[in-house]
Amino acid sequence: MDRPGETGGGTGPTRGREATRARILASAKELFTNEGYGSVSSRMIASHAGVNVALINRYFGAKRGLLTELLREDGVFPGVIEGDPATLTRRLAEHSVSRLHGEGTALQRALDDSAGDPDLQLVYQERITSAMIDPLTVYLGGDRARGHASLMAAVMLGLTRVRRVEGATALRALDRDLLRDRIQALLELCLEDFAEDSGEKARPWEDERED
Amino acid sequence: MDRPGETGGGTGPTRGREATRARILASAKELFTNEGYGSVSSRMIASHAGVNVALINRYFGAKRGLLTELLREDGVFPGVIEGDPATLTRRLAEHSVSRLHGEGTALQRALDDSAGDPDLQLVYQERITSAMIDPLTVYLGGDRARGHASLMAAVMLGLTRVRRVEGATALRALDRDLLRDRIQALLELCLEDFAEDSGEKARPWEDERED
DNA sequence: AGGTATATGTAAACACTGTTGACCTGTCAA
DNA sequence: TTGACAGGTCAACAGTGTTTACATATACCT
Repeated sequence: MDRPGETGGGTGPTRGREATRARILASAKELFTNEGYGSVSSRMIASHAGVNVALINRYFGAKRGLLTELLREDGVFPGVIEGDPATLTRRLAEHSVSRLHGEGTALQRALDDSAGDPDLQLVYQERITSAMIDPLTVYLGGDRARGHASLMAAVMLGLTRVRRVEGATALRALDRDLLRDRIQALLELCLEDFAEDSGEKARPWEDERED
Repeated sequence: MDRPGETGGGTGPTRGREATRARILASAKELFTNEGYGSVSSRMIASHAGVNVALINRYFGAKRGLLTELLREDGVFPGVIEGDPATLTRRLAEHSVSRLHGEGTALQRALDDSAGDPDLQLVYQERITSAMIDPLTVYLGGDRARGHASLMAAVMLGLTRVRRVEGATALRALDRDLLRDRIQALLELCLEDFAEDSGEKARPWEDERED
């Protein structure tokens, strides 16, 4: 049942280690996906993995640790921000719409749904700034870049939030392409520089968009 | 300490009734305001009100009941949607900005901050649709009204969410009036009809706006 | 080989949470 | 006086995430 010495590390005695860790992680992923984060307790995960509860905290610090670990491999915005800046807003809009329609990883969907949990809150907070606002800020550059990035983040976060609030049935009822174009327009409006005391544009590229 | 027969109702035996109810509510309000919803337990409220824990559930059904009761008097969008439709987006934008800057009731601020809690989730869900999306839908009227309303809700909800995620320091750093105008522009873009197969505008009014 | 340090796993408790059911107790009407 | 009953109390229930003290198996070293 237990495969001793699996680590191959060398010095330490091992009864499961990486295997156990993986088993816990897999169970957490499956349960979170099917039941949502808040509805799954540490003990459920442990028992599903055939493992003692305390091991979760031993290996992941806390239940929250499982989440961060799972989100590390199953990124929030996989390769959406990276890429040609000229088509950034389009990619983000497309991403939003697809999320709105419940596409994406099953785990992503499940976590979107149970995003109310304080633990998710905490982890998302870290991820949203580091995976969205920060890169966006860098892309845009300049003094008020972070302001523009925050506005964009607001629009995108709002869309996922309205999905939880009312299922976004009204939004899904709209023509998908038109909705995407509208969201793109919103995002571009977020980017437009605040005139007044800074003449230059916030988007140094500006190739051939404007549909 | 206890004033019997305070209700003035007449018939029923009372040792506190309305008085006790009010005391609990007041304690809840104070504690929620200072500590946030999730950090305050039923027992804390009870002990602060000098009352037994069970009374909370007797009078309010559950902890969530306290919330709904408090939100009934301290509305989410007090008189923002009602009013001249021609200036609706401006009012909403102004409201958003003021919330962004942490204005509004202390309770509102506190609840905005602890909006992660599943209980808040549930109550907010009901309130957002009934106090924002539904009225907006009625205002706009027409087939895709609910879609437009949802988009607007998304923008506004996103703004409060980004406030929790990164404190919205970047947004608060922007010129307040310019930000308000930008948000107003975003909201109006949400309202613009999806052309293609419906020629008429989504906003039958359209007086003399445009800054 | 034997001994021992140490990594791994376990059982039980801790300190909470929201909520509920059985029980008093004071006040009124008959 | 005797009920009826609203108002209040107490202790328990069934959970939660987390931690502490303990047992066990492994791998290296002598």
